[in-house]
Formats: sequence, C-alpha cells, structure tokens
Amino acid sequence: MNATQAIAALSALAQEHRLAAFRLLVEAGRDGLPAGQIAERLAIPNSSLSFHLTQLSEAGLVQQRRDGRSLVYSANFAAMNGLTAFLTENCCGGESCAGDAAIGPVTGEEETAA
Amino acid sequence: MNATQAIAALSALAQEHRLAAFRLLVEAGRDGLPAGQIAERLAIPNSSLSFHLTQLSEAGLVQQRRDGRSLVYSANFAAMNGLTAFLTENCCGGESCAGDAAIGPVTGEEETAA
DNA sequence: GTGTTATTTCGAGAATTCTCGAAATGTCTT
DNA sequence: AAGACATTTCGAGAATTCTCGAAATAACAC
Repeated sequence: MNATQAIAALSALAQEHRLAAFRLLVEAGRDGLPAGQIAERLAIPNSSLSFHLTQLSEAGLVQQRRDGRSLVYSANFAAMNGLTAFLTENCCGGESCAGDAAIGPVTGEEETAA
Repeated sequence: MNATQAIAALSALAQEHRLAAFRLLVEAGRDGLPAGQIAERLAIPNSSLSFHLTQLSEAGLVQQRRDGRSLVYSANFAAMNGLTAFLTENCCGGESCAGDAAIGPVTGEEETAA
C-alpha cells in the first residue's frame, strides 16, 4: 500500500456513516450484509448509503457480490490489514509506536506515488 | 479512543499534505520540526501548512512547543498508537485482521460517543 | 523601541464531499 | 410479460474543506 492508497482508505473510513457501515461489515464477517440491511441499521436513505458504499468500495475496503436481488457487501480484511500495516510502518516509525519514541527515523522514499 | 475521536484522527491523516507532514514528524521523532521547515519541505505556503497543523493538532496527533521564535511540532505517538489500536479492535475483529476471517463478531457497544 | 524573523489568524473564493428524492436497473415470482 | 422488491445512478442543493495572500501576533536583536 502506498501513500495514495492509504489516503483513499483513510478518507473512506473518516466519515461517520462509512465507519459505522464498515464496522457492521467487520462484525458480519465473511457472510457480509445486504445493502438494505446496512441502510436500515444505520437509519439512512438507501441512496445515501449507496454513495458511501461506493466510496468504501473504491478505496478497496469492501467488496460486493450479488445474491438474488440483494447486493451483499463484505469487508476486505486484507485491505484493512494493509492500512494498519502502512500506518504502523510509516506513521509509527516501524514499531508499535508505543511510548518511549526515540524511534528510528523512517527515512524511506519507497514509493513513487500515483 | 472512541469512534468520534477515531474519525477525527482518520480525517486528519486523510489528506495529502497532512499525511506528509505527519510522516515528516514521525521521522523527526521526539525533537520534532519547526513549522517553517515543514512548510519548506512540503513546498506549501505557511498559511496553508498552519491550517493543516491545526487540524492535526485538534485531532490530537501532534503537539506544539515554542523554541525561541519557532513553534516546533512533534508527533504524538500515543495518539497514533491509539488509532491503530482502535482500527485493530473495531475494524479488524480484534485479530490482526489478517487472512482467514471467520473473525469473532465485535458486538461491542463500548462507547457512548461524544 | 524599531526592525527582523517565525508563525498564526482572517477572509474569501475554489473545490470537494454529503445528502436524498426521483428515476433507472436488475432480479425474482407468477 | 407484468408487478414487486433491492439497489444504484442521476441531479442539484447544502455543507464542509482547502488554499493562500494580507494583516496580526510573538520573540529576538540591536
């Protein structure tokens, strides 16, 4: 994951409804949840939710599959893992970024951006 | 860290210049970096940078101290750690959210929000 | 105190994001 | 095929965020 992808993922999660939706999908695990149920649980209009699911999807954080007339969304755990890895590596100095923080400089310039 | 705080932190990092600034500060470690140097390295006007630094600061991700006429900013590693912890706990199902993902439901309702 | 350097605050315009009803699309049932 | 259901796309208005020059604030040097 490069900085551009990380920003996309961070932006996607940095919104009340999208974070809530994503947490619901994490909770739901592999099975996922149909869009309608997410909208209902979040108490927002379908069209609004659809907008947010598109954002999450474009950021690569969720995936879609059809089941009858329902579109079932599920969390992409690998992408989420990639995000936390990026944050730990680039924004914590490599370690769990815990307390003491002399923390080795992360001189990296590993990505050519997009 | 609750969802509201997490959204603030995510929003703060979900922006090109702010993510770059924060990475610079992580690299700089404890010592931090004066505002002017950050603006220079990022090649953006001081006033723009100041805006972004305020955002990072309000999200609790950086702190400020004065050194002569310079304001020196430094990363708040504890806050960053809190964010990754939140993401791991709430958006990964508790585990490193790695691959297999039956992942125990995170039924939590641990926070009353702000 | 005057001048210089470092940085922030103000203000306004540009750009982006969010919201949600109405219409369109795709699927199932009969 | 017609009707119902699940969801998305479209479009436009509302809200928020980003940008940056100019003016204000703070600290130092003389």
